[in-house]
Amino acid sequence: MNDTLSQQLTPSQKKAVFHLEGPLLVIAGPGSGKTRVITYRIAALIDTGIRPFNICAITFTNKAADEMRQRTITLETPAGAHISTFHSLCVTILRQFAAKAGIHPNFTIYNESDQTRCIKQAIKDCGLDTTNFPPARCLDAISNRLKNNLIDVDSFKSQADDFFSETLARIYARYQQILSQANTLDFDDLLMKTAFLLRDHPDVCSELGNRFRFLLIDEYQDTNYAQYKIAKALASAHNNICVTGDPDQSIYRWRGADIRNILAFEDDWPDATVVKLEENFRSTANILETADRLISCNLNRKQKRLVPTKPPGQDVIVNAFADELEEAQALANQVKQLTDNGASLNDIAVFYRVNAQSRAIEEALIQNQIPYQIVRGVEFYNRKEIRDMLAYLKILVNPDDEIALLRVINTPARGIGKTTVDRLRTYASHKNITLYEALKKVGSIDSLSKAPKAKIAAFVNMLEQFKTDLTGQVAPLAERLFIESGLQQYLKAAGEDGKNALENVNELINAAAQYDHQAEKPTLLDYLQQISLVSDVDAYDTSIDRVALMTLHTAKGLEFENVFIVGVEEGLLPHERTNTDDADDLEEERRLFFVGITRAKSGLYISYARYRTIRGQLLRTIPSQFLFELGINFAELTQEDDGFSVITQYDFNPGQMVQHGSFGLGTVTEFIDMGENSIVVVKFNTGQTKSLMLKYANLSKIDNI
DNA sequence: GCCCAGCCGCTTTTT
DNA sequence: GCGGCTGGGC
Repeated sequence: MNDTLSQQLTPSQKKAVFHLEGPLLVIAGPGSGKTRVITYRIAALIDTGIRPFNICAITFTNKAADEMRQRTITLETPAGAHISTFHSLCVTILRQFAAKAGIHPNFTIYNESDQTRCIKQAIKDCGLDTTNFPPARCLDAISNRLKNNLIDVDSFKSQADDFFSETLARIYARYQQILSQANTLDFDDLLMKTAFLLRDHPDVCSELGNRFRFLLIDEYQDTNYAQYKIAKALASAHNNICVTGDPDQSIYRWRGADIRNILAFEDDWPDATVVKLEENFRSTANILETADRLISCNLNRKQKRLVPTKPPGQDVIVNAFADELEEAQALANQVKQLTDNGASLNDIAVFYRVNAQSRAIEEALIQNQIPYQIVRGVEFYNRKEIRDMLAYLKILVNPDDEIALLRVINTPARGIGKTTVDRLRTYASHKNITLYEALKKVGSIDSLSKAPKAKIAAFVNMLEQFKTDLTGQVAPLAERLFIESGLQQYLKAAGEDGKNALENVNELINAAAQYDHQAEKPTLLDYLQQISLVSDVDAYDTSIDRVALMTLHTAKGLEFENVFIVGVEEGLLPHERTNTDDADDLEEERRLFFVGITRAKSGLYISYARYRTIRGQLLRTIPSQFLFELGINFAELTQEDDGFSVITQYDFNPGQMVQHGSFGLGTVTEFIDMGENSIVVVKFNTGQTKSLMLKYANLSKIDNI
């Protein structure tokens, strides 16, 4: 790397970049130039003569991987390093060593809705009821408690010692059996099977260890046990493992991520070098101080500084609104004001805790003719018509995929009804063959009469003619299949709904054409794999100027000039499903807020609504406890011209702590509930006692609803 | 075998 | 408020 480049680095960044051999932990606060460090480090490694082929960088999303690849190209670094997500890396490894991993190399990948179908089937097959064994709960247990912790069916069976565990073990066993018969892996299998492959086959482990002589892992705070074991196995031969992350940005505990992986890195690798990047090049000092006050409320945390390099900038705004409609409208107004002052829409983002919150924002933006995008890549692939198309394509590469087959065997309706399918399945299980094989042998199934036999034969023939060449381009294949399966005709006949669906499938075919264009060697299997592993943020597209709407989780890793965080209320942030008695759960919600705040470069607008419609019901809300931890004055929308003070909360109990804009912290001594004109008496820490009248903006208007 | 109505259950975040 | 599933009618 030339000197000009390395001059762009701070001393601690340099230390991380030029630490070449041996374990390295980079604790990188938000906006501290972490991506720069990783890409420069790759360049520095290659500079010393290490072949790109021997470098493996693992990111959290495909988008991050693409970006990193792009940035190494900008640095004129020779290409060839493996840069991908954990899951993509695992797919590559598993296809290469399929036999040793005990799977077929042409496996396909099940997403969450496929998983749900399978688990329901498994529960049913075990003779159990989904009311007693809710699919979502079972899946969560199998995924996060078992698979992500590398507990396979046999070991769980041997340790199950109560009724629930024993039953769960049966469901787990059946679930895995369904998947393996369909020649499919779910997300967790990708990690688990890879971890087992490396554990049980030292030859594979050392081959891969020698190939990937330098391992870099980003967002290490959000790795789970399986990922941790994979990383450890790959690096065990050479100890050249560099991990980067920020414990304060760990937000995936619910998905099995274990923050201890990063906290205990130095125990795992005793000779590890630790570099802390604390300077923040992104946000104004005001934003950083707000973020710092908030995150300091997490007690289970290593102290870390956020050092601003920018001036204070404008104040962080906290707004209270009557309801989510007013909140959305005010947001739209503020967006207009920002663009009037020269901001572009791509500089503006809106974050929320749950996807359902996007709706009110969307409506306000539409009303005000403000272009926007909802950053939610996976949603597209969950549409019915898209899933139908993908099911057809999946069958071509993996005819064993029974879920895909059952999905389209009668879609569009072609006279192969439930009874016929049941008979086919019975036949298949008697003969111990797959459903697709049964379809091929339809002539010899006695339980079927002539008409269904002919329909099945026609269906199989239609599919078989596509299977001759699957190594070419995907888009032409998809288009032909769309037509010949009858799906296009079906959608064309379906009126207004079908029109939309038709557009979506065309978009899918366009995307496939783009894939064909970009891929070195396009294949259907590879295409399907890419689609299976998309994340929400992968769909984030800045080519058109528009406001970005996304969840706080999706926002991780991004940055915007202006950020709106809406719905900062108890029940949403922290979310109602967080166990507030569990400090770790609550602290993760706080970190999520922290992640959102630290995305903002200069403008930060935090808001909550006093009333919110949730699942069709208008509910009074309570401002989030986190708001009181920001240490900033609340901007109420009520006029304060009558001399009374305002506190942003509704109901008080004696002894409760409050934060007041002018008087600071205090303790409630009395609460006089008089509806709209309630009074709270507070003894402030300054020593003075005040009677404060509570004012609720537009309360009468709302109560009339 | 197909279609539709109505009911039920769920409803946080996502690779 | 929504979408998936079931059961009944054609």
